Parts: sequence; C-alpha cells; structure tokens
Amino acid sequence: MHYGSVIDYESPVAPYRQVAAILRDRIEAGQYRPGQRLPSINDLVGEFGVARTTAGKALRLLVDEGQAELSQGMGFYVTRGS
Amino acid sequence: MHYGSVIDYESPVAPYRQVAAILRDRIEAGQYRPGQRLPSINDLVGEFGVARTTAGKALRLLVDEGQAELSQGMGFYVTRGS
DNA sequence: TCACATTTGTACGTATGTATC
DNA sequence: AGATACATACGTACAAATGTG
Repeated sequence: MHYGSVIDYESPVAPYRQVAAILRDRIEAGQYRPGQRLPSINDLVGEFGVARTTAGKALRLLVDEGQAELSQGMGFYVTRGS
Repeated sequence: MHYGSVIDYESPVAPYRQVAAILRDRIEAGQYRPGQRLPSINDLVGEFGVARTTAGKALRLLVDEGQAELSQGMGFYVTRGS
C-alpha cells in the first residue's frame, strides 16, 4: 500500500521542524539510541522527500537542542548520556 | 578607483564567517551600537556581493554568538547590555 | 600513498509566506 | 495597500573530513 508523505506542507510548522520532531520522537522511543548514528541527510531526503538543505536543517536543529552531535565526515549521532 | 571585494574566496574561512567577522569588528568598534539595527540581508548582499543565504547565515551566526538579536519583520539588532 | 565512497559544509539563485511598518 | 525584512523551501555544485580498501 501507499503511505502519503509524512510531511504536511499545509501545516504552519516548517517541514524541517516536522522532520526534526519525527527524529526526536524516534530518539525518545529508543529507535535511535545514544551513541548511535542518525539517518544521514541523504537518508532523510529519500525518506521524506525534502531537499538536502531542509534535511540538514532538521539535523542541525537537533544539535542545537542538544539531542544530537555532529561528527564531521561521519554523520550525526544521538547525544550520549541524556 | 576600484576596491576589490572584501571577501576572500580563496580563504579557508567561509564567506559567511568573513561577513560575520566584519560585522563583529564594527560592533566592537562602536560603528553599530547596542540597540541599533544591523545592515539588512539586502544591504549585505549589496555591500559584499554575496548571496541572500550567505548574508543571512552571517547574521544568524551573530545571533548564535549572542551579539545580535532578531526582531521579526524588523531586522537584526545589536544585543543590548554587553 | 592513493583512490573511492560517504557525509556534511557551504555557496549560488529563486520563489513563496509571514511579520512589521 | 505597499514596501521592507526575514524564514523557509527547492535545486545544484564544489570543497573538506572521514573511513575503507
């Protein structure tokens, strides 16, 4: 069956924030655990159909919020500890 | 006479960081005082010949550093107090 | 050392939406 | 209503960091 895009472009919440919220939920649900790598920008582009810049903004937002850390050349990782 | 661009595209320092550094210097020099508005994105585009996104990144960097604040629809202002 | 794939950083341009005056 | 200003999205391109073979 076909799942429509999870991103709601009619929503007042910006797409990059929606993507970040989804990742945040997955972290809290334990789908992505501390120390583990988050989906790459390309992964997010493929999964949500957003642009690279949008996917990158979502990940950087998580970094700003302290929920993710960036390892250059490697990717974004779920922050360890808390 | 002709002044070349102030931005050095050969430098390892990203253009948006160079623009931010210039604005930072002006703030420290008192050219832009606390509470005053900083140049708009369009101003920076005109002055430095960079793209809107680049100019915006420079201003947002200053915000992240606590040297500027955003007032929606108004522009970026030099942080008051310090 | 080298080459390659992967991943992010950053730049460019363009378009639409919202906020403020 | 119109002008100004930023937020955000899209796409595209090249550079730098990193890991692997």
